[in-house]
Amino acid sequence: MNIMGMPRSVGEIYGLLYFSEKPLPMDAVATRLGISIGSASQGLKNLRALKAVQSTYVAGDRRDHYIAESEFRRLFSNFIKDEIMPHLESAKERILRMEKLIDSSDFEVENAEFYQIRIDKLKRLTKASSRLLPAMTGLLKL
Amino acid sequence: MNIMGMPRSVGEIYGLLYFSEKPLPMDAVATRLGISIGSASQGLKNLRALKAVQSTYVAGDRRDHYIAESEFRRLFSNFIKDEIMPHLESAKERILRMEKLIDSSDFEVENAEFYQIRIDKLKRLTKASSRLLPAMTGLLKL
DNA sequence: CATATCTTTCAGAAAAAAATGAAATTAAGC
DNA sequence: GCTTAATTTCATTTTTTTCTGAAAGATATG
Repeated sequence: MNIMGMPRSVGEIYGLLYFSEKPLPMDAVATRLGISIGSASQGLKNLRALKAVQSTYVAGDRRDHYIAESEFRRLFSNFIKDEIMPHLESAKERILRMEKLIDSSDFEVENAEFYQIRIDKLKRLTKASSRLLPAMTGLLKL
Repeated sequence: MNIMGMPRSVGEIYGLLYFSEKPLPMDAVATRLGISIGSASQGLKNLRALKAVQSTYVAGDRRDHYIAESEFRRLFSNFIKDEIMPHLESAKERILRMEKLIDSSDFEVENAEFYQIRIDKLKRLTKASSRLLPAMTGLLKL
């Protein structure tokens, strides 16, 4: 969760649900972890957005009950698709803009060759990452 | 840098050095980025610890001059070795402690089978990660 | 060895992130 | 349709992180 940029409390919620055999309602999460229901609501919202948690229906109870996604492979593949890949795509655009800028004759760029070498490295990095990251989850046979 | 848990200013320092043809002394970094020399010192210290930056000798100048490690592959492999693997190892220990705890007859653990299943998943995850992560940098042909 | 320059450290200030709690919103059950 | 429980939202407070600036600590040079 740390690597995914989530605060400690979100990790704790996930941990609690991961080790809970039955689905837990929000207030149980808040009570058990000693956090406010506002926090629990926010945290669960984040976890839902990552698809790290899912709400289920429990007969005879109005409250939403949550269970953790326990397949780590699915967690990672969602995270890579939703959080990493968009960053990579926007990085690619920014790199192209840099390249255009040093090529343009609007300014006389001093060390154009040096910058081009560095930009090329960045391009190779983003390219390799776009290939490798989605493939990674396939390798993760647990 | 974000993924590596570094503050924005550290990313900026790295970025500045990455795109600098000649090595820069600390005060140039601070001036150029508009940060205090205290910040620059701290940031460079962090970057040195990650081996993302290296100080070089420049003739006729007392000051340390810094250059960025521009081989991303090396950056990642250092990061995985120094920052990720130790976490993984300590995670393994904690998981083993959990397992001992539910096995021990000191307490009667209610859902021992369920916990064991979850623990096994964690064990497989840490195992696969220890194999995969160091291998990853090998795949990263840039 | 003394001085001047450069660097680190660290207490306090500033900024950023997270948590709270209460009001607003939603929706279920009668 | 009304009531009430559950949930979300959001302004405020609290906590954590980062930055600053000055003092202490190095280190090169004459």
